[in-house]
Amino acid sequence: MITRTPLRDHAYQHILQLVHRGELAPGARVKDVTLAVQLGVSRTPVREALLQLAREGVLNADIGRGFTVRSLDSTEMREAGAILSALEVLALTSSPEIPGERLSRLGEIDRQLVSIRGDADRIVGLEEEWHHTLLIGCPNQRLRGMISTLWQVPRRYMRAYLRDTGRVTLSTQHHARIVEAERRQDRQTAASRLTHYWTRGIEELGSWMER
Amino acid sequence: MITRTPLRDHAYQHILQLVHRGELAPGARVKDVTLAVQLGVSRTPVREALLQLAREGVLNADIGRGFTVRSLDSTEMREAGAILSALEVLALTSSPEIPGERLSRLGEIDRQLVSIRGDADRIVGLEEEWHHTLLIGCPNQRLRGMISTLWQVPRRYMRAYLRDTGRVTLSTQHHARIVEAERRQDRQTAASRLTHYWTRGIEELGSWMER
DNA sequence: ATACTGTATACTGTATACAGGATACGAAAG
DNA sequence: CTTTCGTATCCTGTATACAGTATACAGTAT
Repeated sequence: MITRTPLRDHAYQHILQLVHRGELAPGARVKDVTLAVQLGVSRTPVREALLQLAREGVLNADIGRGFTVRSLDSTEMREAGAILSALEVLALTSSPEIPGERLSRLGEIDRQLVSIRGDADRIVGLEEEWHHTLLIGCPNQRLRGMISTLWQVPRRYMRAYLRDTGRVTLSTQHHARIVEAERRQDRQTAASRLTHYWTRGIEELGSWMER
Repeated sequence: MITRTPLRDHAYQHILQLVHRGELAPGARVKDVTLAVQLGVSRTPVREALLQLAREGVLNADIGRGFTVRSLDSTEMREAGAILSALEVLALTSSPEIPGERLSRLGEIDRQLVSIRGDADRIVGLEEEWHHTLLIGCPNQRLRGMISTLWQVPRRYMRAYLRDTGRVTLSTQHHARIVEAERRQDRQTAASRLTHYWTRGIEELGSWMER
């Protein structure tokens, strides 16, 4: 079975990369024709990707004025964070028991997290992978999709925070406590600790941004 | 201040209407050129709308084979319902106190709901309006947006259910109980009743569909 | 009669063309 | 020197054109 993928998907990934790497800085205008040339395609699939990114909150779409990279602001981060928190908790509570093997993988990711020094991209990547691993067993596919999409918001903020403060990690102690509760099959406690993780994290990022 | 709106927004609304009214039945192919003619615009804005609806789960997009109206299935309804439940509860708990005037409006909507007989469209419309009114004070804009978007899923199922069973209403007793708790400023109870509303509603729709 | 293959048609995905509005720059006036 | 108005350019949103793939139909062979 050969699979075709629409050009808009390539474009989508490409633009996302540019935003993550900071090559498209917050506030910058995003010109579809430039991207189309970069990718060697026409404006059409590029615009389709841009429209999607705008809907997801990565870009702003001002009518007649095209697309810009959405600036970081604490309100948005707090809004998205609150939602993500609720959704991840829902995903956790509606998951079947997490197998020991997966719990070990979570520990492994945490060990990598503490061993890394100073690479914000990699830290955020591992952070996200940790959450993804925690929730991969959730049978609600739509929920998992929404969570992945929403992660695009905190990702940007976490990166900026780590870069700016030079902090090495966000949350390994929280991670460990969640895994610990899961190991005891205490789902209730694990969920409340996951909530706590987000509450603390959002607060930390928020106060830094508002400084 | 005059406001332009992109043609894709008109197209979006139009297509949604067609799906709601059943003029585009589940499983039916959606040909962009047909819609474009209907609306008197070109394929481009129509396709933009279709792409968005596909992302939201109203349509399926099969590569090279265009768009079809997504069929109703209980799994999807349960998935979306669980998410919506969590998000509405979050919206409620993060709202400031609901003013008495708004509570009265909720009562008014309920009164309309019981007075109507047999118009599924209108019932679902009022049902949605009730929720919208309840949560309109929520300061988290992104959350409110996500809730509106997600409502597109249960809307279709509720309509089908009401049509098929000939039932007159879904939930006025639940509504009343939620408002009652709110009147006492007992947010905690109101939230748990909202959860209960969704749990029951999803179960009712689910078992009907799986019958 | 049924199944298969080839061809014609339709439709999708992508590219390009076009028109109107927004931005930038410069000239003129205060 | 600063500000305002006008003009030229650029860019966006939309329309149209094109190429390749999927579908439908008909003719032929079993």
